[in-house]
Amino acid sequence: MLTQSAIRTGSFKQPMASIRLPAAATPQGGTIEMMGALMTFTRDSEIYGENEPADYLYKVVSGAVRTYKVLVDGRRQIGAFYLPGDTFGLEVGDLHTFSAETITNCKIIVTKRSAVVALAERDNDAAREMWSLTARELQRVQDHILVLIKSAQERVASFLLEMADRTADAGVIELPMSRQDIADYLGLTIETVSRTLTQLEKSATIEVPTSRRIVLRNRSALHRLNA
Amino acid sequence: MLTQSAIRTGSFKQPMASIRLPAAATPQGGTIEMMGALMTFTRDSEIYGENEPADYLYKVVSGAVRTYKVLVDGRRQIGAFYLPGDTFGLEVGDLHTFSAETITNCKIIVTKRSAVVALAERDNDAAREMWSLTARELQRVQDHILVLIKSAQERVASFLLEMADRTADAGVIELPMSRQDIADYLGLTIETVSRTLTQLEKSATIEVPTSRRIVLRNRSALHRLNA
DNA sequence: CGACCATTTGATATGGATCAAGCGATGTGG
DNA sequence: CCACATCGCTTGATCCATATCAAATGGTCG
Repeated sequence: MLTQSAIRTGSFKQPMASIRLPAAATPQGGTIEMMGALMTFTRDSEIYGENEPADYLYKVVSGAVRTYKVLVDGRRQIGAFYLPGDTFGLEVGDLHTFSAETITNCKIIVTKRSAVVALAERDNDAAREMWSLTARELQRVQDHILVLIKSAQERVASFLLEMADRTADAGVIELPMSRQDIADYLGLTIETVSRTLTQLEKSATIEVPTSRRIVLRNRSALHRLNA
Repeated sequence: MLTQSAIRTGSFKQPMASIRLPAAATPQGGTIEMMGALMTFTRDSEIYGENEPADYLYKVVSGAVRTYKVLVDGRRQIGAFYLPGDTFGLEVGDLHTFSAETITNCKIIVTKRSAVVALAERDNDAAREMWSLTARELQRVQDHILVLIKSAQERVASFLLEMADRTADAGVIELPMSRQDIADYLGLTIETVSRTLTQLEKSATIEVPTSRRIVLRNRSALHRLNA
């Protein structure tokens, strides 16, 4: 059961990223990011690696991020995609369990974990926020398990609905990630992802005007597939 | 991609369970269970259902428990097995995301969640314990994802190693759960689980003296499979 | 001893992986 | 500005792992 995943994919580590400003720049949002700095990352650059100390928290301002693990045999499993507004990098232990890299150019608010933890000890809101972030993460992972036991059609349908829910521009999804990323997220090959999409297009469930843009034509059909 | 899972399986809800004693009965262990009551459950009885309020925490004293979801199409996914010493039922939200039922007759310490939360607000140890339980849970789920993208051989090998690590009686595993349970945990069919086990037996990696007892003969071979 | 249920084993079907080629968009150098 | 190389994606042909269907075996409990 070898996938071509990481073999075909390139991960490019380049020092990148410039600090911008001590960000009270973004007005609304939780207390956590208040203490952070806005950083810029170029696409495909590593944010942190698996097993590195988890000293920072990250909140996506713009762009998209993937977390992943590469298994010994070269397969890559993507754990999650993070989009604007999403926070990632909060670990329950002291080390990152996944690696993280940008999919596109990104602006990300980076906050020292120690500062957040310290704040949480005094401030109930911050503590609640950390708890809720962990909750969301656990929920996401549990849902992911349910996706991984389904058929290819169901997995792709789940993925499309998930992306639609999160970006929600009236049924038009702009995908920041490649087919390979989607495949590694869903535990499929790019060929299967591609074929499934054309299949859905032929059944008038979606339209694929360009490979990175998908229009949902029949959401209920997707939900039905989603089983 | 229909599995026979829940169709073949019976879930029996019977009111069951008798309260035993306000348990300081078990001396060692975290602060949490100190406040609990020891309850007895017969095998295959429901402890709680999906979407029910998560008002209690549970710690297995003896026996084994499974948590699961039944999908709309009847497939059942087992989320985890809990063995003596394991705590379950701690949710990040207010509702249980899985159902829980006993696999065998069980003794379980049941603790009111509100009491635990209240304690955690005053006592750092209790708070740390809750956090660590959540951490372990997240870790478990993430590992499970990695298992589900592997081949049947790899999944079964992972499962055996996991069980060996947790019960650890010198390479002899006593399985409390049926093949169907294992299949639904690993996202396989009972036939595939069974065939894989006989395959491992033929390659002298394991012995299967009875269907519920498995002897590890060659752990490193399993680790190699585990990829 | 006989019925029942769990497990194993066998035969076949099939969904998705693999191998391979074609296609379209994007970018680069001449 | 165009020709060509490159890269990501799609499409096609074939293969294989696992599901499905079916039957045999074995262990348990009345």
